[in-house]
Amino acid sequence: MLSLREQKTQKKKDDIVQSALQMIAEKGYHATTMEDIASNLLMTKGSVYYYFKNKQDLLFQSQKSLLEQSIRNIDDIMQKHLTTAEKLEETMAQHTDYLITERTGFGMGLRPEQFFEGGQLKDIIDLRDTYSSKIDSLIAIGIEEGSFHDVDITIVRNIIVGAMNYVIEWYSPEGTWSQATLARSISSYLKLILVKD
Amino acid sequence: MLSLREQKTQKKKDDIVQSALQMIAEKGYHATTMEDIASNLLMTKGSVYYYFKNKQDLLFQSQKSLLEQSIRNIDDIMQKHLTTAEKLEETMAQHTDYLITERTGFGMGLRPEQFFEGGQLKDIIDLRDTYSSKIDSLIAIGIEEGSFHDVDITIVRNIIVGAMNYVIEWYSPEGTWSQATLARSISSYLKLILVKD
Amino acid sequence: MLSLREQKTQKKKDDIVQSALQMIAEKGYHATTMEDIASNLLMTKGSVYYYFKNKQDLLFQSQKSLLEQSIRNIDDIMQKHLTTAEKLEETMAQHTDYLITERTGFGMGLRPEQFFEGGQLKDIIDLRDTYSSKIDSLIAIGIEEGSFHDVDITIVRNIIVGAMNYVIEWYSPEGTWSQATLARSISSYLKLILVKD
Amino acid sequence: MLSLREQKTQKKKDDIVQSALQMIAEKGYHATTMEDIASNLLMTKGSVYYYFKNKQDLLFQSQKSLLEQSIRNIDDIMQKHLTTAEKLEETMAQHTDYLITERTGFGMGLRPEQFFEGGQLKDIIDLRDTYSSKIDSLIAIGIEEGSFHDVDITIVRNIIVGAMNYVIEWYSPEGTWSQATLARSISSYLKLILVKD
DNA sequence: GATGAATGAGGGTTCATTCAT
DNA sequence: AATGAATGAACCCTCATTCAT
Repeated sequence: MLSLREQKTQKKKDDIVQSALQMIAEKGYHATTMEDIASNLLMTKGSVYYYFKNKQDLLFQSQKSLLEQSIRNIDDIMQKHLTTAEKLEETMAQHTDYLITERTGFGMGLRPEQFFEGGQLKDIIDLRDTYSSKIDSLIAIGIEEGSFHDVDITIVRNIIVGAMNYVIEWYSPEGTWSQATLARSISSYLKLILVKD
Repeated sequence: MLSLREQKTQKKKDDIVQSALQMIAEKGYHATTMEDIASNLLMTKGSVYYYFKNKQDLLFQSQKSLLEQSIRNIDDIMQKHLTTAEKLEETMAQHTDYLITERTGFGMGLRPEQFFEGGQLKDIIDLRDTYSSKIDSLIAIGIEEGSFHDVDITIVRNIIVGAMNYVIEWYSPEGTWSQATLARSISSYLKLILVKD
Repeated sequence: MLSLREQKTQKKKDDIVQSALQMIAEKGYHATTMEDIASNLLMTKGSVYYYFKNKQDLLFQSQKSLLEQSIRNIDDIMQKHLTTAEKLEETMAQHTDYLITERTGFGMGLRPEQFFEGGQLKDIIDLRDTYSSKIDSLIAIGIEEGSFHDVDITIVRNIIVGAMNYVIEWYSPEGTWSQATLARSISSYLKLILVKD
Repeated sequence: MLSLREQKTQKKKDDIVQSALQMIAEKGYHATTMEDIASNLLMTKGSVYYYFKNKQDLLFQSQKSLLEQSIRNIDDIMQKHLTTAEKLEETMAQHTDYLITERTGFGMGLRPEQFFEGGQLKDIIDLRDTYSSKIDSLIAIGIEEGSFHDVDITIVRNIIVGAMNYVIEWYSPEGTWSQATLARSISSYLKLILVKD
């Protein structure tokens, strides 16, 4: 149980992570300066260094936070009483929805080797793999049950992830579809690759 | 008809564009320095500026070249005597193959607003739109013929483009599949969204 | 009323402006590097950019500061109880003295169109005009009083300004005259163009 | 007597010198590139290097040419049958006229130490001194004759030179005065410093 | 905890200069 | 004689990072 001070510190860290995620989504990692991240929160960049060792560290925490949230999302869905096909659809819809809301495609869309190395790279890749394997096992179950076609799991999973991540490149709030409708729509099309009638 | 000297100049420009595309695919735009691009071709930074006004201009030319090639590719396919479904599959396979070969997902994968403005942005968006509309019309024909399901064209096109672009994030030459097999495989799965049995 | 910190900041800015003025007077604008200006004050280049947006901005502030000081000088003289001829002589002497002390002929001696554009150019030209018109009105008063010859004001003013600005090109501290004597001497000769016996 | 080829070479050199003078007058020395000077003559910068060792050399030749012309001008005037006062006025008018026509204040207006060193500096200073001493001796003769006031020659000469050089800073072809009228006007005012009624 | 200030490494860009053709 | 091409040094500027207060 955290003390009040620790809670405040944690809150501040979360805010900075959110700010970083947001700016990076808008401008890209290298074009985002510590100044951008800080002034977005009305603080000075000096302060950010009180909470994070350096920009790299902040990037790492942000990325990690994003992946962990995605994993929690999928875990929640797995708990529900749904058919495998429904679980898959729900997973895709939620992921899409999450990306649009956070307006960050940073999560899975970029090659971690470009940004991380050593232990950090390993951690990120592990989290990605954890996430991927949860989707994979969903697909595997569907195949085993006979409700899914007998596809190559890796390829199909990457098709799904690619299509979902791409949504932030073209979705516009001013467009035809609401966020939820779009998320639903995309996942229903992707389902066609897998699910038998 | 170009003189010998003009041909050499053109060749050099093309080389630099290729080098830029390659480095940007590997490290991202901002992390790629003019020095990187030049030394990759055993030239000096200064020489690159003989051929391109600045980094922005080089980026623009690179992007443009990539999109124009993609458009030529799809135009070629349209000429062939194939069913609509076959044309679509061919388009997808070729695009995937092209991305893997060039090792650049830069083509359609990034938001042009992050990198371009003014006339350049307009040019790039126009080229993207041209490319998109060619896929769209392929889908529209399929629907009209009755060989494709009656889908929302924009959404399905973006699913397809997203899935294809994502391939360079995860494809590894050392992996299970050959480049051609993979391209074929992805497009055959994506086809399921559209094509009736 | 400025806080202590603000005062320090202002002092630093003033120091940098002085340093810039001095280096530019010695070497010319283009030959003066930000490094020169900074190391002259035992700071690093980077620090200068904390106080000024860029070299152009620093140049502009410097020029402005110089002109504003000149205008203040002439205003002070106008307040004094002197004859018009004495005021003119005092103005010329003070201007000459100021130029020699600051060792910068940059003030009025260069064409602003070479260095400024847009709003900056307008500001500088306005300040120049303000300064010029103050000399002009001094001459006009003398003419009206009948103590000055009926000359073309613009031409005579430019002769005076030109002669005064030129002094920094040839004055040498090691020479025959003291700074004050020279300033006095030049202005007494120039007076001959205007003042009746 | 020069061969045809040598004449052509000399002509080309003169053209380049003129071009350099013109560009430098417009933009200043450092802001003028070899490219500017060359393209102004529809040649490439490589060619300029065929005629001049380097930019410094070109600057030196240009400056020298300007000063030599000024000296020739004053020598011509000395030959004429005119009073000393008329010779002085003619000298001033011609110098002013020359500066406006060539649109270069570079001649005497800048400190040679900023641009030259060693033998070049010595040559330029010698030429300047030659020019100055010719004006000085004109003034000295006037004083001796009794037609000029007994002034400090150096100071008055510098006043005159300063006022004349400054004209290119403010003269505008679109203005009230024609070039010749202005030259005449300035010199008649300056005469007042020296000439007795 | 926060911040104003300073720093230095690194990257984009310009341009005088050289050289092969 | 002329030029296209290449080079590298120098310069402006940005920004992650540090630190005293």
